[in-house]
Amino acid sequence: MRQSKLFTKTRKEMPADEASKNAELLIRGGFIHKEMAGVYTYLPLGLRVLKKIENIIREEMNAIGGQEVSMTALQNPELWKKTNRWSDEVVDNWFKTKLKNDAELGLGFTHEEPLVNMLTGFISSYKDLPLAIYQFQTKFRNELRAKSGILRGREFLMKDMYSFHTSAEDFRNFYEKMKDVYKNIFQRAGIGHLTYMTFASGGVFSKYSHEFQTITSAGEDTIYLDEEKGIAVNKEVFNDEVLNNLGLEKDKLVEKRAIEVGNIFELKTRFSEPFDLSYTDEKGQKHPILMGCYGIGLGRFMGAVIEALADDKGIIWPESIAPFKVHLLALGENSKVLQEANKIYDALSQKGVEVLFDDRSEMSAGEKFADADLLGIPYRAVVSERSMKENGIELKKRSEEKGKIIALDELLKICSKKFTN
RNA sequence: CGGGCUGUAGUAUACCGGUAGUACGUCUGUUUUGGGAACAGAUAGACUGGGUUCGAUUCCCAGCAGCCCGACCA
Repeated sequence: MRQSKLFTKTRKEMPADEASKNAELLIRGGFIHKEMAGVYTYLPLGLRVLKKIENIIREEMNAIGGQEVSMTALQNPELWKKTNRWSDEVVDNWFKTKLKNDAELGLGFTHEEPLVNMLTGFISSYKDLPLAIYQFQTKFRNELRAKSGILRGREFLMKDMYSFHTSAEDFRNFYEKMKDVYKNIFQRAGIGHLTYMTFASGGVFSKYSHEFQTITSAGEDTIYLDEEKGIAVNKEVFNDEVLNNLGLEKDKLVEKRAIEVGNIFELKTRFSEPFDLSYTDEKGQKHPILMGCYGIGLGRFMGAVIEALADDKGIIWPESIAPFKVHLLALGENSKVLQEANKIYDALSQKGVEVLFDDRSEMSAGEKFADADLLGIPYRAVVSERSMKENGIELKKRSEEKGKIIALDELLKICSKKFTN
């Protein structure tokens, strides 16, 4: 994409109404636009990142046998009354609205009820199970306090998967596999080395739930991390009994701030029973279906990456989720430089390399460099009189200080390579 | 939801009970071009409503909005 055609512009100043690093950098870079507190529009650059994250998750969900759906945001109150989750006393973050005839509707903050209700029309035999269904869908949560940019919004895209099983053993197997799937996702997205499975409160039905916490000082949660074992305990369940249970030693744990980027937990029959979602076994006996639930907030994911990896100049995207792989800068107004840069842009594009081409005129080198640092695209390729004198292109990684002059062939080779993280 | 802070242009601010000034940004043009360039011109503002007052951006009240701390986060 030619940067001169990109309708968004970078900004030099901090937004006045944001304090968090993720929001500041995303707004300055033109990745997102703040609509109101906790509500953000995704602009072309931001959407590209979001879609990359989405695709990594989708591939992993499909790999474990998930079937993708897309459920509605509008919610029928009757379904939620069945599980006692319609009342504002029970669920305090509903957005509710009304039809013209005054009938109440909700805007979904999660989707267990409608999904389970729908499945009663499809699932009735042990032969139909196990089953895993997922979606990427906008959730609405009427947070009392939206905060930290896109880390905690009122409207956000979430991947939610629900699994359905005949037995506790089958559930357990799937659940264990899901832990690995989640680890893969964070690994592939470039924050695997900072993300730890964390034991957290399991609610009414199971001892623990598992959160995936990315270490960063901007985190909302406090966790106690055993770096050797690579697992952590959330402060909310941090006590001697739990440590004993998990075989952790108190003096080996380090206190860290972290962002919960994903969580998985057991639902047992909490939802299948009220809706009579059940299966008939080989002997003709009817049983309620066992469920699990697996969430990842995509916006929060994106924000966490920034909080964890950015430096004082701007964002540093991991290759796998960067909006573009290469940021090609043409410096100066020299027509030979522009010609050469255009040639390189075409060559990269033909190879299918995602490249943002800073072909903007009347812009100083310093401004282009500053913008490149802000946008955080993994590779910066500079074409200038200087680089042309050396018969090459200056390639520099965003994460590194120094670049080097390389030939076009080599650039094409490097940029066509699969992700390195 | 409890507590705190704040609302003057895109950003940072100034003055003032007599209708708002500066800097940066942004836009246009000219000259520049390896780490946010120079000059010229232009653009753009008192959160909303009510009260006091001859007169309110300024004082008072209410609302709204934003940020922060806490609580909450299935």
